[in-house]
Amino acid sequence: MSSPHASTELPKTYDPKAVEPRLYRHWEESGFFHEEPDPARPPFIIAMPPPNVTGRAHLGHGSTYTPMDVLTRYHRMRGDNADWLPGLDHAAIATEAVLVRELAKEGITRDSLGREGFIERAWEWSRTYGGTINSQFRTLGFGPDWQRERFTMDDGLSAAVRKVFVELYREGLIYRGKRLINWDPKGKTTVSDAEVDHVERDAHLWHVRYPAKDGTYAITVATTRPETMLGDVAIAVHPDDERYAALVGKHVCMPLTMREIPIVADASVEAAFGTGAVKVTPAHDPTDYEIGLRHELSMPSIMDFDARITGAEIEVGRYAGLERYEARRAIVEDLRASGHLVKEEAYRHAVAISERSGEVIEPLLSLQWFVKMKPLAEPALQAYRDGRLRFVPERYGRTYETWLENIRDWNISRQVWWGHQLPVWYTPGGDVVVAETEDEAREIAQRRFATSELVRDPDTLDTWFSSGLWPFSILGWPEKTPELECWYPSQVLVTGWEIIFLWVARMVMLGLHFVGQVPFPTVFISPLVFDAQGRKMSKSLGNAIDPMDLVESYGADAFRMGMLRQMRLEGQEIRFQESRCEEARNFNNKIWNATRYILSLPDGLPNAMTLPNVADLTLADAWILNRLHDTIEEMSRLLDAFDFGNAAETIWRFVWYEFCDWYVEATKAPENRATRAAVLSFVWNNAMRLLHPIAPFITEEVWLALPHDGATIMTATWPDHFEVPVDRDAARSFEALQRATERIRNLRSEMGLAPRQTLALETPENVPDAVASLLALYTMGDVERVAARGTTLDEALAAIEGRAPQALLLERNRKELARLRSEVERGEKKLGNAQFTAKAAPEVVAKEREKLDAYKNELRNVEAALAAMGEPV
RNA sequence: GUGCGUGUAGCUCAGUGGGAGAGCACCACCUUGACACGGUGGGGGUCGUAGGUUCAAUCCCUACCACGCACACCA
Repeated sequence: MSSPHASTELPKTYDPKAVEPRLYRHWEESGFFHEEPDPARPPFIIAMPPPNVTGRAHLGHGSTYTPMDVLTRYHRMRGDNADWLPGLDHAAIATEAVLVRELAKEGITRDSLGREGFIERAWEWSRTYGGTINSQFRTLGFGPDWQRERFTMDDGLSAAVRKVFVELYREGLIYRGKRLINWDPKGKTTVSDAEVDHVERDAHLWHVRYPAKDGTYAITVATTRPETMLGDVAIAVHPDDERYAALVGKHVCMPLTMREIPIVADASVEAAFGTGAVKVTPAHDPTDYEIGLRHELSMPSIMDFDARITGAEIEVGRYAGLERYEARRAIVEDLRASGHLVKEEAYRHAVAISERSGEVIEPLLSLQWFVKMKPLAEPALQAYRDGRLRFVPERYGRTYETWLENIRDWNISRQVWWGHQLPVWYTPGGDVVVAETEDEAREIAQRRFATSELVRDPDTLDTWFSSGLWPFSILGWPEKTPELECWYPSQVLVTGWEIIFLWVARMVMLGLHFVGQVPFPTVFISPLVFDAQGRKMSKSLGNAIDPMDLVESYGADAFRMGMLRQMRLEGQEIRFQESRCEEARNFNNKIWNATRYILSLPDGLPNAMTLPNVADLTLADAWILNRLHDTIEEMSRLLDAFDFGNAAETIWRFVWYEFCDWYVEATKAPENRATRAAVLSFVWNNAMRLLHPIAPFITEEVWLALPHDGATIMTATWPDHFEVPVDRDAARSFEALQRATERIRNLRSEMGLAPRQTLALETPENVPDAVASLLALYTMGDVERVAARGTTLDEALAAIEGRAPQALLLERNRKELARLRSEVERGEKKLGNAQFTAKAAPEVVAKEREKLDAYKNELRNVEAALAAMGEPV
């Protein structure tokens, strides 16, 4: 597209495949995505949520990452110090699970490989597959600063993790303790509360009778988990429950081993549920754990990390070694046989499931590492409450607030190998040494415990611990780098609402604690993507759409536009319709062909910024410039407000329905010839810049083909509406012309005229030639002059009528008469209502009056026309 | 259970305290100096239900119904 006259050689259909990879390579090789910190310009920084290293692009990335790319490109064009910082997350548990599966295919187990060998394989795997999602992001046109790509397992980031751990430990905010944790028996690791889902499942409620030793009394409890009976240390009832008041303080026997346990009173028991009495197993249930603490009960574990019954801490009889569900079956059988099973009923309730593995969580009492959250949460709550942190849409702020208010300590140790190993060592005597490096640990051990013999804690840290540092660790913290100085805090975080707890809140807490400022003042929550029926997209349902397939079919620009046009500011989900991408491909083709037209004009195109003198502008010129002016203002406003759906819609309308349908057509009329080249060049150049953040490829291709300044549209300046002349009167007149056009086209249609057949237009003398001939172009009309009508151009335009068979005109006028009469009636009724004129806003009343007058005018016109046809009115 | 969100044309969704909108789909016509991945015209909705506030409600309030989501220690 280098020669202005080459368009006839251009294909009629835009081919994104021929454009997108070439432009992307050019952009990346030219370093257009790269930026250095520059305190002289306002920063616009987004830290990319690091995708899992094993991940692949899915539609969810479309709704989250496209807005980030749009914002970065927009702010770069505005001249900001804009940088989008990319990276990858090592995704400890997820990656380890994938790796274990891969090894299994080779017949290797994790343990046979050993820790070092396994980690080596994990690195190898990450290097091989870690590039996949990033290359997919390139295909989608995403332009982060690849030169600054980070990985959570990088040396620098790992050092930051160790430093944070050590500091929190020394401040007493990290501790080691035996607590009830969520054990994932499949992943063989603990998971945090935030990674546990509660899913409704069909189950049973068993009523079990616990008799007194001497058989004089008994108490019946209801349980869904009879296997935990082995670890029962008490029966609890509500203190106010009169049925059991006499039994509190007495003892009963747990029927399986006939061990005696006390009956205690605890307010957490719901008297109305089940039998009103509950068995207490502190080592295997969160509620029971709390009861156990309150009543200082012993807490024997009866299950090991394989979720098998173990007698290590308490007598478990013949059930030792049974897997938890085998044990449940056996125990129910035995209870039934011994007559202790009073009742068995079907019951549906929420079961705790590990988000990652889908396995039922086993609460276990275990020695683990925790972060004390309350002291960290308080400043994070404060930041939200005093407005230093806001959410878009606002309502998500309440989610954040509620969670922080009810926060519990965070279990951070994981029993996987792939991740940041705890910077913790133990002496043979069991003393704990926490240090950033092994050397430091040795030095401390020597000094404090007079030993150099240390064993490192095998556990690794929760993935979210390192991602919680992301906004500052990627900037080089704890070093005082220029990046950290200029680019912390970043300007906005974009993410899905499902990780507000897992990630957002933790970044805020850790950012405040270690850097002293919120990591971002604004959190934009992007919608989740579902299929057109509102179902979650999943491989098993077969309804998942691969964005790469969409790019293949429609191009990356079309994918982005198709996605953005479905986004709504307040929406929490997108019901994704592939047809939107197809429409967007058509839109791109429209742009392509409009460009072919513009370039094929014999006029040649002047410099993009040179408009004709205002006095020389035609009605159509003035109108399209008005529309451009307003569209620029609107686009800036919408992008600043993160309203991507309306931004996409706005530029779409401008390009297709205003520029192509009306203005480009107008340039085919003779009176627009003198100015059209300059106006087309100016407007189209601006339009491409407005569209560029959304559709980067085609806009670059077109912009480069048009007269332009600079090497790339990426760094072209964002359009400024103050540079576009505004003439509201001319714009209004053009709109009157549009209405006349529609009226006459409708008439043509009713007359059944073929498109090439001309229609005589009875045009009042006071419609200027230039305007009349434009109307003639729009309507395939022949201008025939009649006497002047009305005093304004608008009135004269409204009076233009096509010459049609008498009968047809008669019918149209009759219909029009009926319509206008009812309008006039409505207006008069409204204005005749004293309540309305007295109480409604004056401008509303005035507007109503204007409308009524206009209708009365039109009505007179129609009546006159009918009278002229000899119709009595 | 508590909280949040959504209910507008066949579908996906905009929208406003003062006469209901878009795209797609549908119907009809059409290769007019770029575009059939196109153009022009058209049909189609008592704005979930019932009350209330108001001169005026699709929009504000209340209740209800339906759907979705989050949180929650009824074992």
